[in-house]
Amino acid sequence: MLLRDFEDRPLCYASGMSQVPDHDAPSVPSPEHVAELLVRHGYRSTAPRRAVVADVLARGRPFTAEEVVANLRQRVPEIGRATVYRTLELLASVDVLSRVLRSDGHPAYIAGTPGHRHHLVCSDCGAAVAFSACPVDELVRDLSRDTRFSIQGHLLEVFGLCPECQPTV
Amino acid sequence: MLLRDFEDRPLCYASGMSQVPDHDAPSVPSPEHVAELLVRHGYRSTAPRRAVVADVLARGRPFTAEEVVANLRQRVPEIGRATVYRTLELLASVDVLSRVLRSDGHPAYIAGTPGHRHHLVCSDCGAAVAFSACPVDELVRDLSRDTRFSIQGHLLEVFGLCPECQPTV
DNA sequence: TGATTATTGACACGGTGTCTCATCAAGTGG
DNA sequence: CCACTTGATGAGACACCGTGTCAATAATCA
Ligand SMILES: [Mn+2]
Ligand SMILES: [Mn+2]
Ligand SMILES: [Zn+2]
Ligand SMILES: [Zn+2]
Repeated sequence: MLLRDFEDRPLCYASGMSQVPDHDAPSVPSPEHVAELLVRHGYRSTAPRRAVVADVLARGRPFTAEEVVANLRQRVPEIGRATVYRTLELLASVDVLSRVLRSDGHPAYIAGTPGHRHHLVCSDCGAAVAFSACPVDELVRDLSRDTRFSIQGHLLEVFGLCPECQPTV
Repeated sequence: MLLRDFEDRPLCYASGMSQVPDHDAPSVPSPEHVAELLVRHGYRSTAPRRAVVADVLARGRPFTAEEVVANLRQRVPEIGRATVYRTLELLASVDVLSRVLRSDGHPAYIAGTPGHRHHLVCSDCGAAVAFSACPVDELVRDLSRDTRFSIQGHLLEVFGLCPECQPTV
């Protein structure tokens, strides 16, 4: 599929700087905007891709590829599983989706959190809150000095129980 | 297998406090010590488990379960795949192994880094350095205040190229 | 030693991500 | 508006991984 320089990145990889303030609006782009974005990147705007985009932008919490497949097949039974997987990776590569890890270790996607973000993910219902305050950057300085590694990126997820999922005391 | 209160933890989960100084010696325990540790935890010391322990303690970098299976089967062809998987989880539950994520997202184990640690993992050769300076704890305070999540733990891995794997400039 | 019971290993199973390849359609230029 | 080119699709097979089952086995202990 020609996913330029994206395949070999680690899952949930975050690199580069960003000092965006926290708690911004979800800022989910419109389907039309995403379609245009794909074209701008040299990809084609196809019916299956538009179907995936429409499905994905409507979601407010992390979802797996298989969930998208199952949901899409109710409306578009002939859509291919591989196409969904490919499109999700494509959307991640253009920053429409970002990859997160669920607390069980299974990978998932979440819409609308571009840039250098991390996620606080509910271990129970999967709800996620993005945050941009990343405490790793200064650690990286010390690590590269002490270990002589050249540091490429990092993976940070925080797990907990969202207010709705906490047992009532 | 009765892995008490361990199964449902997220992979590469780290919780609890620790202010151990960095750069300590690997402190890999001896096979005998591990055997005794298992007994002390109420598990049996069996031949397959001792074989896994011997294999695992000799390794200086992260390894996957399948790598252990393949390597062990050269000497002990009859060892079961499930037994290796079970023993690795068992060893992780008693802190002889810790789980790390490789930069490709695949889970692996590494010996001899008990307590609250994270790892700097080489994207190329897989070599890992543990560090205990965890910058997440103070972030967690702000997150739980702002989001009302009750935070359970976090996952942090740093990726880079170790000195040997860096392209010569 | 014999009873008890955790552990083993063979096997099958489900889920997941990848790959191939023939077919199709989006985009382009005439 | 119509080919043509080439990326994209979807069917299917496949490999890999982790798990569950269960009868057989072996570790522990009275
Ligand atoms: Mn970060
Ligand atoms: Mn930590
Ligand atoms: Zn929740
Ligand atoms: Zn290396």
